[in-house]
Amino acid sequence: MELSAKYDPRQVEDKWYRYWEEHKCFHSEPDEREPYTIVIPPPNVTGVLHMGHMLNNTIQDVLVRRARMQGKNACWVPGTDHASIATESKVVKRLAEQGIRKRDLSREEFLKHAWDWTHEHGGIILKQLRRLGASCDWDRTGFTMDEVRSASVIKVFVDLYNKGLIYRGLRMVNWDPKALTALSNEEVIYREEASHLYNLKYYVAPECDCSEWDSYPVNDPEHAGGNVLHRDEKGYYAVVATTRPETIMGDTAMCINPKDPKNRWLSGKKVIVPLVGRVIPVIEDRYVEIEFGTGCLKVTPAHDTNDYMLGKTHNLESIDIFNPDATVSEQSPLYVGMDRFACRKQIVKDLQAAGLMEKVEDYTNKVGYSERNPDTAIEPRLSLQWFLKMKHFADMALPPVMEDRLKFYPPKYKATYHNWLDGIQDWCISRQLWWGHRIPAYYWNEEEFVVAETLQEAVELARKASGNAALKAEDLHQDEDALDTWFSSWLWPVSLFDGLGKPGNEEIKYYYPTTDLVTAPDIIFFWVARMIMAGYEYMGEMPFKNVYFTGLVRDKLGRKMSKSLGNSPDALKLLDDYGADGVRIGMLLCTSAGSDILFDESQVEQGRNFCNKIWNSFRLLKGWSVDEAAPQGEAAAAAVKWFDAKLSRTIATVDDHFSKFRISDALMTLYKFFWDDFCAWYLEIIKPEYGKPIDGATYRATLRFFDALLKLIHPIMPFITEELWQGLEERKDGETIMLELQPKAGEWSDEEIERFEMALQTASGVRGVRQSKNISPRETVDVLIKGDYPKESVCVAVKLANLGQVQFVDAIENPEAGVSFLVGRCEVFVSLSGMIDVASEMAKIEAEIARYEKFLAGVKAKLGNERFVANAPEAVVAVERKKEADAASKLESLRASLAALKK
RNA sequence: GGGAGCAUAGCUCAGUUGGUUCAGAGCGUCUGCCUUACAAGCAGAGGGUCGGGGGUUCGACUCCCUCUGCUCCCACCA
Repeated sequence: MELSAKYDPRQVEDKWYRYWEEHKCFHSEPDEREPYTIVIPPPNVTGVLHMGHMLNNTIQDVLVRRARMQGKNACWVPGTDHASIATESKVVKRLAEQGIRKRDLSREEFLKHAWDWTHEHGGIILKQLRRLGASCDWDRTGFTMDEVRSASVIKVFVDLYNKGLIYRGLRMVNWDPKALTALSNEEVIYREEASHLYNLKYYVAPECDCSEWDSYPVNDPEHAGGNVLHRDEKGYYAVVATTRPETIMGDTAMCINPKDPKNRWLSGKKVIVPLVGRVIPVIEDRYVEIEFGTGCLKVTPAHDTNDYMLGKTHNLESIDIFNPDATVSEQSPLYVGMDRFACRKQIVKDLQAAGLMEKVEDYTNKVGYSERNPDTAIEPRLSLQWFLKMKHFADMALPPVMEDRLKFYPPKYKATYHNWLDGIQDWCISRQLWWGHRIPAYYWNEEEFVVAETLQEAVELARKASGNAALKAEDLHQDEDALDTWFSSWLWPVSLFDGLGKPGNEEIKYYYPTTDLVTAPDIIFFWVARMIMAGYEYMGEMPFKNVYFTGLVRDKLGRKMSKSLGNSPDALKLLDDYGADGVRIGMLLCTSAGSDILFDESQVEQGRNFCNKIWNSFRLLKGWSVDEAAPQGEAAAAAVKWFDAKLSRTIATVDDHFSKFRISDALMTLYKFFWDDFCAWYLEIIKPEYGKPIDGATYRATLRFFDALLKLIHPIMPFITEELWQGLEERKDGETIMLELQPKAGEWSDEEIERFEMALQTASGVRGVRQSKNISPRETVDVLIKGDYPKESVCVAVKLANLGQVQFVDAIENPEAGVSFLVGRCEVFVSLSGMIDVASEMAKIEAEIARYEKFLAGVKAKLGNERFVANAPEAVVAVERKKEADAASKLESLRASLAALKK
């Protein structure tokens, strides 16, 4: 095979991905092996791959590939989400571009457009995941609105309704006036906004007598028993602060705190809504903050959640002055048909013109926006919706997480989870949308309905419920609303294996509970918590054993990646430019669970460079000719032994990292092992002289190492490892590294590894001396070594550092004739025959001595401390004694060198 | 207002039950190299009193308190 000097991913990636797919390498069927299952967090069906997906799916693929290579039956189930609101608004937008309005279409017509859109754009993201190397079982691809998943959703709705957990009711909900639908609390995001606090005058109604206050000055609590009076030529008035003056048309009361001395005088009075002229009562409730504004609150029960509560408590009328699209409704006496924000501008002008605005202050408040429609401010709105009672679910879902039976990585999210479940409110599951699962409730009049999986069942139930035996299907009308998208997603780990349609089927029994879930913490409430709930409700068992939370991908300045900032790299371009393996490394390099990753293209570059390094090491060993008859050199034999031990130790380290989901640590361990230990040391040691063959024993050992390295790295970098593994020796069709087993750690001795590595340190030290003394690497240098040095591996240092004579001595006779450095407890002396500057050498040694003296003093002080010796564990004391001995011996040798130099 | 978390080399981060052979890694920087696998490379070097202060302890980057700065989540002050 012809090998270029650089790795070219384009020659490799498609080829092997197709190979894997053709040989069904990703497919899983239940068998006797231990299952390893991941269900993908389904991306929006019409979405495109972004950095978040790349991070998330790279991690999943690493875990899946590794499990597969550990002999488990790995199954990664892909799929997409119908994303009700997001998709519907995209479709509405596209239709609008074609001049079609949604309201002019029937439900069926609209759904046809939506399906067209889905078929057109759907699955693009799944294709893009293939570019990343994702080893999903594509035969199992699910969609939240396909037949099985839809049937599951409907079945669950009916079941929960029959259990009394789903109810329909008139509630204040979060309303999206653009998408014209209700949203759950979780779908509303609050943003701080620079706004104004308008102080409006609400005059006391003429029928109320305020004359008792006439003799007191205004704005002066000293003279009116704490009351703060407002009075002008038109009479007495209250000052009400509001950020939303346009809602005054819906005011049905003004509220003061009964304990508020400033406003006592308003108790029992009535006031007039400015401009509107409506007379409303002054009510009293402790809800009102005395210190906020003037302590007077306008109450608009139809347009504010708190006002709604007040309205209920005080039996107030509720006037809904907005249409669903947030234009002013016929209910309002003024501004009918105007948009809410236009209305605000106008009413402010009008209030000012009428002298009803006392003042306008700058104010920062929080405004809710739709998560999916971020430009649209949410309007609290009273409407008839469907809700799921959550307490039952929260009670089930909390303990397994808190007791670590279902583990969160990192565990800090347990607290978040706990918090949310503690204060959980009922889940508004109905949406006034068409794209989604239609609520299976069937009405025979405005009020009365039955809930059933099919129309036929509904007819039967309705006959009984209505007492009308002649009721026919045509007499029933299905609820117009669709279900919240998350009401289908929460079933995902169950519904993907059809655990609801065919309870107890072989697949659900085998694959459930799934093993790991990899997702972002921002959907812990939306999705993770609810899957746990549904899992326990329908399977009696957790849906996954571990949840790994990734962080958000941010740019290198720490900003969130967003379209408007334009700081998000094009995922596909990155794949084109750097190759999938390079990108995967780039994503993984600085990923620790739960913390955000600051992405910078240089990381991907590093990944690409690593590919190149691997590639070139392969070129090197494929370029060798082998002489089976040649004896194995001493250095090569030692290197092989060392590398074998180091390989075992590395495998154990990597296993440990993975067991704790420390993926970037695992990656870094392998990166350094490959780059430093394998390439920089091992290959340099065994490398034959140019043009000469390598001996058979070393060559075979090296192939074995390379094979192990490729396998270890494969889960992280699937493409290049497959390409090289295939080139390592003849392979049969269908053979693939991805179905090989991971190498296992054997026995090793840390002590042996360390002794061998003294030779490496020796080589480094000599190279350092060469550099500082300007001695060419081609020129041999002689060394003297003092101390307990591993003589068997000194040949390694000889080769790596181009040493001439090596002598083991008891003392360095002429220290002025060279430079020495320490390797462990040994002194290595490089003979330089007078090439050195005695003074600077002495200074160096003196610095070393000072360092060790300080160190030794610390250790001695510790050992001299009776309380330490008495209290510290024996092992710790022993370590200290060893340190003492080591330092003392080093000092001794340093002082000897110094003394010799002084001569 | 409540809760969680973070502050360690220029940058991004490790540091698991407190023990100065753990003050580390990667990247970047500097110096020298086109050495016959790789300049997307090789070799070598410098760099931090672990945010400030106090405490517990024989001993703290590691535990406690406090201050400062930052991040995130939750919550009905209009």
